[in-house]
Amino acid sequence: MALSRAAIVDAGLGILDAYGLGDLSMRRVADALGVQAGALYYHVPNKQSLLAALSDEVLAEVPEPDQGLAAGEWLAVWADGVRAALLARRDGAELVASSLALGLGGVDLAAPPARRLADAGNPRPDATARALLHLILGLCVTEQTRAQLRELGVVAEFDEAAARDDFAWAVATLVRGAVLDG
Amino acid sequence: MALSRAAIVDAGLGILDAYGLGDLSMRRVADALGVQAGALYYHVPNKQSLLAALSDEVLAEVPEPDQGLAAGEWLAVWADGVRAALLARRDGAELVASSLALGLGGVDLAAPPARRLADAGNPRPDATARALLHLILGLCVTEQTRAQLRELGVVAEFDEAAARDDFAWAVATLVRGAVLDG
DNA sequence: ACCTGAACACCGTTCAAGT
DNA sequence: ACCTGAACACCGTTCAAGT
Repeated sequence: MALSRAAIVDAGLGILDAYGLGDLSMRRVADALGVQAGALYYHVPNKQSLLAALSDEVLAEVPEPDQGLAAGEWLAVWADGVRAALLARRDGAELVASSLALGLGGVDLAAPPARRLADAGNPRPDATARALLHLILGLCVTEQTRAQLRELGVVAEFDEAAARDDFAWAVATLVRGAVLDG
Repeated sequence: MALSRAAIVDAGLGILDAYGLGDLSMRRVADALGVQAGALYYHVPNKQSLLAALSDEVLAEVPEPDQGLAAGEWLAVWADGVRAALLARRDGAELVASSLALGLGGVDLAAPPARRLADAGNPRPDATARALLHLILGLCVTEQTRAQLRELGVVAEFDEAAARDDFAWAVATLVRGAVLDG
């Protein structure tokens, strides 16, 4: 099987799940493909763009909520979908957060909620959607990091149900401030 | 002058401003102090704890707003103060965000707004304060990253006034959803 | 066109040995 | 106690050379 961008992305996802973002190196990806590290650069310009591609892969799993839902409900369901996608992969939240900060990746995660907010009459749908996005990412990064620290036995305290509850509350608070007519 | 933890933190801040977080290495800090890299480990357990100390230094500049302000106003002023502190140092936002995700650092940034929210009758002051915090950090990380990309000429578009406006709007939206009585 | 082999310029961290 | 020197086990990226 010849090397290809798709194969590299696939191998990258495998390394991510098996070793985590901190141990995802170009050399390790190359090893998994039975190839020299330099060979990757024929298909991918650099590590950052590979990470952006992996981020896009994580975000591909985010579902679009039912159009019939009221704006507030729609946003809450969307936020839960993003959270689920981020937590589904090891270090998914951190991966997506850093790619997003750099403006890389082909997926514009804020676009769907911005559209829904505009429909609901929010006066600044783009700024509001980005606010929601940062809320989601920050909470998920912290939750995922803490969950891993507990798995490693570094820290004892981590209540998954409480984290889910905090997330729902935070989203509800922002939505309450954002959606005028419900 | 003998090596000390304080001197290492100081040198770290100098490297941060001069080279940025990505180029802040233990070896570079050691070089700036005219010392071998290994010597640092007599005063600091590892790089992560040095970064946490630098993060605390950045957060020491956050002022406590006037107690007389109404809750909504107080929170907006506090958020502006955090933003100013993060943007005052190169990569300040990213530094603080990553230390906070790992639960390192001695400063509990969410405590002051949590207290103010509790006073204002918010039913979940801790969760709400953390939501505000993640909003602030996410927006500031993105803003600071984008501003640097523009300085490097990598990307043309970055409107500082618009970023400040988006920040104020995002904070106002969350505060609107969080503060019941004003 | 695509990949290897080897190099360049780095990392964080450890540790025997010196003072 | 505190620091040096040197090592260990890595990095991302480039590039002449091969096929």
